[in-house]
Amino acid sequence: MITLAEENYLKAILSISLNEDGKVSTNAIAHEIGTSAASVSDMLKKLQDKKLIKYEKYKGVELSKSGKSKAINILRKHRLWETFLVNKLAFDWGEVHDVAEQLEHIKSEELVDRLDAFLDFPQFDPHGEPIPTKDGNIPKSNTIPLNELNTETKGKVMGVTLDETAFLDYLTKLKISIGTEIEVLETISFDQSLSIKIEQQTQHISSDVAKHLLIKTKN
Amino acid sequence: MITLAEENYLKAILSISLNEDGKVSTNAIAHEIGTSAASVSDMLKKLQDKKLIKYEKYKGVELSKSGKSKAINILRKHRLWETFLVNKLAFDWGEVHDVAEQLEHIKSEELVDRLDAFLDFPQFDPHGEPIPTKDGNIPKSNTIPLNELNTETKGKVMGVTLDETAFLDYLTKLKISIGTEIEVLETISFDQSLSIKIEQQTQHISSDVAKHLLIKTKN
DNA sequence: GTTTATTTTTAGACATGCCTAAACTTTTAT
DNA sequence: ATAAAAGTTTAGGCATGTCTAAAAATAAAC
Repeated sequence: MITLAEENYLKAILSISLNEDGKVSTNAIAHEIGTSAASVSDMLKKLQDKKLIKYEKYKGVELSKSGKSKAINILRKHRLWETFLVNKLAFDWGEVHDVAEQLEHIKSEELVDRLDAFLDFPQFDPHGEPIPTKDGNIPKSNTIPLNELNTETKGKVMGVTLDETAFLDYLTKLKISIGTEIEVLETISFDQSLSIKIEQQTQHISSDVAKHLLIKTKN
Repeated sequence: MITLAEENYLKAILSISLNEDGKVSTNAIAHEIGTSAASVSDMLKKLQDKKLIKYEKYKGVELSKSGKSKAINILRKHRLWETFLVNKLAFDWGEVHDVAEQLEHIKSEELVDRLDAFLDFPQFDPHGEPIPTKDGNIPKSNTIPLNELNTETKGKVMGVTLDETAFLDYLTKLKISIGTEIEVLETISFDQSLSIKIEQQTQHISSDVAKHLLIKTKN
């Protein structure tokens, strides 16, 4: 049996792996989970014993085959529940993360399958993030982060890569949501911040915001 | 903050109180939860400290106002989720209990309200059991257990008072579900078992089964 | 190539929630 | 009314998952 805490560690390790290459460090996990490095060290030993990760002391960690499969399944559940909350219960996209963090730990394969069907097998969640399939495949979308878009180029927002209320509320304030057309007017070399045009309006955003916006260009 | 284990104790105490009068005994709780009396004693002290129960050593326990309100809310969530699983995800009524036991602990008042609305504010769950309202009211249905129905009287099954897969599967085998018409033909005085007629067919059931079937008579 | 800084691990503690065994209350039976 | 039975609580332990402080290993700096 896998515990709730263990599931959260696997999810954190997967989440870090998806954003950067190589092995995952103890500190990175501690930061992601919001706990101490010492606690992470303890837990890594337990996950190692259960063969959910490949771990060498001081050398970092990566998910084993079974660990990765479990982590992806949690991600799948998280994104399916977020889709349910937004599409069926009319929650706003910024309100659903915390509840989905609870729902993702409900144990019932049958439930997930039926939920998936009930939602018409969605490929992307309300934030545009890909929902892993039952067999563990994560759909790719040919998008690039907004900060990599060339100046004077237009594109459409296909998704965000950060699921935090503060961030999503800020986007709403900027009138940015899935489907919004954005044109990059200028990149400020000093801090990589961007001038952008949304619905005839010029806005200015930091590179931190831009890198979490996934854009699809016209062609 | 109330823990998962505490919620389960409150729920167990409520469940026992609804079936019998007076204070609830340690043993009854231990039996309901499937743990030792010693563990129950430990937990009762903690619930007492949090003012969720009224407890005197060796004298039994009852829920405090706030404890009862929390317990009823858990029951409400359990029954709303069961309704969701059956009505929206097409689960069979015997399959939903274990999943609902997990879902009932999800913390979000907003979620419960929206789920309630999504289900069109149901008054009874798929087993015919009343769903407490948001303000803690438990709807009454004027029904009686089948074992209290007079011989040669007809009635309709309005609900069951036991939510266990084995029991519900047995009912399905007997062709008993919500709405089924039943006539009591004979009560065997030896063991209180019943001869009943369902859809022209004569069946024989134990008093244990009969007492968990809620019946509404014609008048 | 040492020394310093950073990262990671170990050691020892603590809270929660469970256990068994033993002690203590209350109830039942004679 | 007292002994036996049943029910309940305490005592001591254990696993999980967290913490802080200190030690050990690795990486960075000079």
